Formats: sequence, C-alpha cells, structure tokens
Amino acid sequence: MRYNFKQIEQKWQKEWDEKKIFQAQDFSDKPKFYGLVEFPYPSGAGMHVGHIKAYSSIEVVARKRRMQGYNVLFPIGFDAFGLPTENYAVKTNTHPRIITDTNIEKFSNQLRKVGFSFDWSRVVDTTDEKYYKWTQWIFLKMFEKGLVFRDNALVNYCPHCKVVLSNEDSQGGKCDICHSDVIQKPKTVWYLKITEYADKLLQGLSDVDYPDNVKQQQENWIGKSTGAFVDFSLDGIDEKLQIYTTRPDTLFGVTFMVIAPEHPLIDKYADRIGNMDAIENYRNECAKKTEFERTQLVKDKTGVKIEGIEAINPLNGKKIPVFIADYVMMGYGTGAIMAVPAHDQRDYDFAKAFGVDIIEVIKGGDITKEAYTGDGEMVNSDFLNGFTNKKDSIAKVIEELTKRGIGTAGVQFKMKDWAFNRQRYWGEPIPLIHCPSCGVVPVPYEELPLILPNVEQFEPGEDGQSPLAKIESYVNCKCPKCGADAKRETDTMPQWAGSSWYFLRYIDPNNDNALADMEKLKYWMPVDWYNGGMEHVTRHMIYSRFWHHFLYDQGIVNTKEPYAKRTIQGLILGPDGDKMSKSKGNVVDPLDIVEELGADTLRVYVLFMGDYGAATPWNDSSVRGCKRFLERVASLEEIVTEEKGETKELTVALHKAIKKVSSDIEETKFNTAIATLMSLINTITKVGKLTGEELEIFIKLLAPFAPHLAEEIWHNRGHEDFIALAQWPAYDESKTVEDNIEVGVQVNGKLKNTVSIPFNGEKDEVLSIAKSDEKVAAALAGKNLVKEIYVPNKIINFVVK
RNA sequence: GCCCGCGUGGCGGAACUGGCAGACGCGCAGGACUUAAAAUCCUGUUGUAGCAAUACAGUACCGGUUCGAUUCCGGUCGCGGGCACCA
Repeated sequence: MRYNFKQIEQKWQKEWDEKKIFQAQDFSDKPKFYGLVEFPYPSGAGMHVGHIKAYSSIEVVARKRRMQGYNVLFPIGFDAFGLPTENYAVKTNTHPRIITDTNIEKFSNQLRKVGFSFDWSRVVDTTDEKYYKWTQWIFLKMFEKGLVFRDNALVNYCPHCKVVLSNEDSQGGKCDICHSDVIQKPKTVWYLKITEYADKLLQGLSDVDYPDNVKQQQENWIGKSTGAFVDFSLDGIDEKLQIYTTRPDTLFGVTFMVIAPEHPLIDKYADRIGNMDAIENYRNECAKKTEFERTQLVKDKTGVKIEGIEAINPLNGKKIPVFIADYVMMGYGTGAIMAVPAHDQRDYDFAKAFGVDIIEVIKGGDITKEAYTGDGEMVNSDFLNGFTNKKDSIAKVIEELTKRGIGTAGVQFKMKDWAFNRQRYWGEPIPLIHCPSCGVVPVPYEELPLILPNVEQFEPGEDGQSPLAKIESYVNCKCPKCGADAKRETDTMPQWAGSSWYFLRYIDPNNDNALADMEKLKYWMPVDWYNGGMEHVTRHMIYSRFWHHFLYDQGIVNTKEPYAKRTIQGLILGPDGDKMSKSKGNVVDPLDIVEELGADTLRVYVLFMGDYGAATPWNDSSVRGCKRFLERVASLEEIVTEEKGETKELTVALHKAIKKVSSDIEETKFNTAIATLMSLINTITKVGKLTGEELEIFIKLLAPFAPHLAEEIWHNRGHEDFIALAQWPAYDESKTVEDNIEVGVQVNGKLKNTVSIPFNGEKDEVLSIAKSDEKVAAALAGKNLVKEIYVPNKIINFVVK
C-alpha cells in the first residue's frame, strides 16, 4: 500500500465523526474511564505542538481503554475568558465574543485534523452563559456559606493591564500577563476563603495518585507549619501582643520583638509612642516598596525601635524592646514575632544591626559568628535546660504555656486567601449587589446567569475600574432584599474560576437545572486520569480541588477529590534547545507537520521524541524518521503470507511487544512503546513475512498512536467494524520467551563472553555450558575458583583467585 | 538560603527490583539502485590501539559497599525546576 496519509486521514476522521464512535454513553454495564486533558485557552495563535503532546497521552490511553472494552469519556472544551483576548479586543476594537468564537472554531478545526478521539458532543466553553451560570452559582453557594469576604488591602496592581493581580499572578514583581512591574495599591478585594480548606487540601493528597514532586509542590504551596501562639504582655498597657513561633522552646532566648509596619498596635497606642514621626516615616517608606522589593533586600535589616512600648517575656518577666521592621509580614502569623537572635539568622542580623543582646539557649554553634539553627542541648532556659530533642522541648514548653494560660499550640499556612475579583470586562460578572441599607446582597439564584452586558469600550477606566462600571443600565438595579435603588458589583472573576469545575460540566453539559446530574456524576466521577503541565500544578489544580472539596461538603458532587491520577508532560523546546517563542522564531506549527507529513506522524513523533515528562528539543529529521516508520508499516501488507508454520522469532517478538506496549502506555513510557513497535517491524523485515493475523495484532498495537493508518489497514483486510473499537490484543506469557537465551558470563565481575543457555536451565547445566566456553575457560585456567554465581536467565559470574 | 529533580555516544534517548551499558530513532560514513540527484534499501557507527580476531578504558568527578554499580551510600562540580525575610 502506498502511504497516502492525506487521503487516509481525511477519510477516517470523517467516518469516525459520522458514526459517532467516540461519544461517551452515560450509564453502561461496561467499566468507565474518564480521561481528562487541560482544556486550551483559544488564543489567536492557534495550536502549539505542546498541546499535541499534552493531549496525545490521554488520547493513547483513551483509545487503548476503548479497545479494552471501557466506556470512555474523553472530552474537550475551551477556557475562553481572559486577558489576552480582551487585550486583543482593545487593540483591534473587535468584540471579545467574536474573537473567542473565531478562535474556538480555529482550534476545533485544528484538533480535528490531528484526529483526536474527543467526544465533540460535550464541548464546553467557559464564556457561554449557560456555562458561567453555574460558575456564578457555585460562587453564590460559597457566598451563602460564608466563604466569600471583602477586605481592603494593598494589592498587586499592574499599571499596564490596569488590573489587580493575585500573588501567584505577580511572582517576581512582574505581571504574569504583560511582564510590567507590579505596584502596590489599596483596593477593595473579594476573597475566597481557600485557607479554610488548607488542611483538607493537604490531607486529600494522600488519597490521590499524583507524582511525588507534584504532591510536594502542592504541600509547599499550602505551607503548613506547626508551632505555638504566645501572648506577650506590654509594660503598662492592658493589652497582649500575640506572636506565632515554630520554636516556642527558645522563649528564654527572646531579647526583642518585631511587629510588621502595618501592625494595628502602632495606631492604637500612637499617643504613648515617643518617636511617632520616625515610625511614620519608616512606614511610609515601606508602603512605597513593592512586595518584591521588600523580599529582595534580604540582607539589609531595617527598622525602628518603638519608644514608649516595652514587652515582657511571659516566662522570665524580663522587659524587652519592641521594633517595627519590614522583615515581618502582616500577612503571616499574627504580624508580630518574638526574636531569638541566637537561633534565627534574620533576628541575628537585626540584633547585630541594632545592638540588641543575643542569648544562647541551644548549645552547638558559635553565636559570636552566626545564628545556630541546629539541634543541641538547651541552656539558660530554666525548666527546659537539659532537653536535647526539639520535639520534647517544644512539647514541654507548650504544656507549660497552656497551663499558665499564656500560649497555645497552633498551626499556620503559607497559603493566602484567593483574591477573586478583576477589574476587567472579559470574565464572569460577580453576582453581588451593593445596597445602601442591606449591604452586600447576592443576586437571587433564579436570576442566574447574570449576563455580561454588551459594551463597545473594553478598556478599563483610568482609576482601575472595570469597564462594566461605565454601563449605567447594568450598574443601577434594585436590591433583591428591600427593593431600594442599589448598585451592582462591577468586577469580574479571575480566569481560574471557569477552569475550577469544567470537568464536572463535561459529564452533563446541557443540564439547565444543575451543574450536573448527580446520577451521572456518580457514574463518571472521579476523573480517572488527568494530564497537564507542571505550571498548573499549584494554581489551577489547588483552586479546582478547593472548589471540589467545597461542592462535596455541600452534597453537590459525590467524590472528595476530583482527580484520581495526575501526570505531567514535559515541554517541547525549539530545535535550538530554547523554549519556543515567537520572538526567537523557533516555533514549530503542528498544522505544518500535519500538512507535510501527516497527523499520524506528528502524533507518533511527539510521543517518541523523548521521556514524556522531560523537556525535549524538536528535531525535524527525527519527525521524518517517524514518517519512515509509518511508511514501512503501510508496506507490510505486501509480505503477508497465508502459508502456515509460524516463525518462533516473530512469535516471541510479537508477544513481548504486546506485553511491553500494554504496560508502557500505563506508565506514560510512550517513547519505549513506540520503540518496541519499531523493533518489531525490524524483526518482521528480517523474517521477511508475516501472517494476516500477526499483521492485525501489530496494527492494533499501533492504533492508539497512529489511528488513521491502523484503521486503513484494518479495513483493507476486509473488516467492516472499526479498529478503534476492536479488541486489544492479549499476550501469552509462555510465548514471550525463547527456548534458549543469551546470558553474559563474567569472571570477577568482568564480562568475558556471552553463552546461549536453555531458558530457566538448571544451575549445574548452565554453569558447565559457561565453563566450556573457550574464552571463559581461558580466563579461568590456572585460577582457584572461589564462588559461582548464577542469577537465572540474567548473569553468570565466576569469582576466582 | 531551603526543598525537589537531573548529569549516559555527534544528537534525542534506552537499560525491569543491583546483573551483557548505549535498545529505538536521528545524524554521519561506506555501498546498492539512478545518466545524476532526491527517495528507498543494505552495511557500519562509544572511545583508544590494531588489517583483524581482540585488548584496554568508559554512564560529570573523587571515594565506599558488593561476586557484580548508570542503578545503593558519602563527598565535589555542573544544570534545571519550585519556594523564599513564612517567624
């Protein structure tokens, strides 16, 4: 058969589509498999080869599962709200709706050309009002349960995008979208109380199958620490200063305290403070610094001593000074710390700069040089003296603090609440109303969806307000509670909102009465296998796990955790080894490859190119190598023979291949699975013939990777059904081994030769075969044989002296 | 600074649980076919020495455990990722 990939691919894509063979059936006696890929953001640039690699993994698994008799749900959709589209809308003065529709169509066409077996009847679009009705609905549920709150805060603000950014979107002090410098700006911010779910999100990790580094990253991001809250009295003031510490056992080493510049204590006791001017100056300077600058000046400790306020160490009654310094953050713990300069490097640096005492309480270091943070015997610490184990001394001091009513054990999380509003147009409207008498009132559920109004101008206002604020007919409304004139919230949700629950909507995409029907959820959930990029492991995955845990608590979904298993694909780098980017001009367009070499070649290559989880550079020659492989497959029909008498070599290779390809797919070792098929075709070429039955097994193994070609050959052989639904081949373990195998023979661990021995041969027999080998015999001659090692079917080693 | 991962031919990468290092592909070299080129096919391809059989060396580097180490342990160097004044 001549390999006319273009004709083959068009033909089978059309056939699969018309026969609807990839549509998932709700409810079935078959076992279910729900395979999920991260749905794309439909950018104007179209698909990237990275998309192909990301989807190909679950694609292969889904196709294999269908052949294994599973009822498979493998859906696709579009995460279409967001800034790039909005910015493009502003630039070209085109409505984001039009841009989004155009891009979605472009993406859909491209995805279809690659032949992915998505269920196209379940496509979701986060910007569809029928979809975001339920995004808003979940938000209102959270509001109802007290998980939405408003706060005035200094926020990360991007002057270029004119938008408030979360800490995650402004890492390194740069805007995640436009990379401008982020500044601090006071704003009213809507938060989702994700911190309330911190522990559940942490504990849930033990129930799921994620790679270790993914779990670790999520653990770090949640950042649980255990320690204690301790109350320090203030001299002459009837007020306690509470601190959080992970080392309460070093309390006797406390020589000063530090509070964050924003700490409320300052304003409350401003009249007592002798140096308020100096403190105000310092606070103003800090306010000017961005979070980024603050964290960059790690070395130089700055601060001001508060005159007129002194704290008292609750364990020994000593008076100690209190400072404000920006190395203490208001957002973590209580915004105040007890400083133990002998055993914390930051406190040490500060103490050195400000001439404060340093008291050693743990032996083992040299505190004249630096802080000692290791373990050791406790000294200068009253009832803690003599303790050598951190765990014991902490337990002891917490017991004592609790007894005296001055402290308790406590935990803290690094994770912050989720800033949930954006002053932008292209997002889900936040369904809240500000009423002068009732306060914040939710839009009634029955009025959802709250539809994003059509506007002509998409630019945010100069004051950073959402474009929606300019539309009076939208802003002005009646309070649903009291009927008075009221104003709508004009901010929209962040892009992470729509993607936090999309996998639920695939299960029941047209339901108008619920986000998804419970019976269908019970059938399909959880997602059995979710593949995506490392970049979404902390934000998207934690946000969506948070929403899912919440929905579970409300009885709206039936599983605690949404994703049973997660895998990560590595980046595809440009041919030059750098990350692909337009500016570097090293971008490979997947559609070019589909045109020139075919979708099957592209699919095989992205999975063959390297370790699935590793970043691998693109290589044009290697792509052609995959095409060559498929051409050889296409020509196999020419050597099909119906003469009986199987070739042992081919039988063994075939059964080994079934075993290897089957297990490799499960372990995302697609590169070696394909290598196995390449080896198999080398064996077939060497043997020079194969039976029709053997050919069919071969193309079944190939089908998940190169489905179009496999389908074509299958039909050429007279089949009326689809190979996509044919039965996955089984192997016979006894046929995966040769009668005789080659093993290495070592003398003192050095390989001397290989010998052919019977499979599972007896030790004596095998050793005598080895000894009679000429080279081995030569190496053993005249030596004293000390030990004979035979690992069955693996290695023979003679130890001689 | 802390946490994690990695380091194998000219290149991408294989190697099950400690058992023949370099599967498979690319590239390169030689050959066949061709008037010629491309495509295709065949052969070779870790390094050094040798016409060769073969010998020795070899998985970043140094050392250890072991009959045997790419794999396990200790140290050094290099690269990548994540977190970061988190008390």
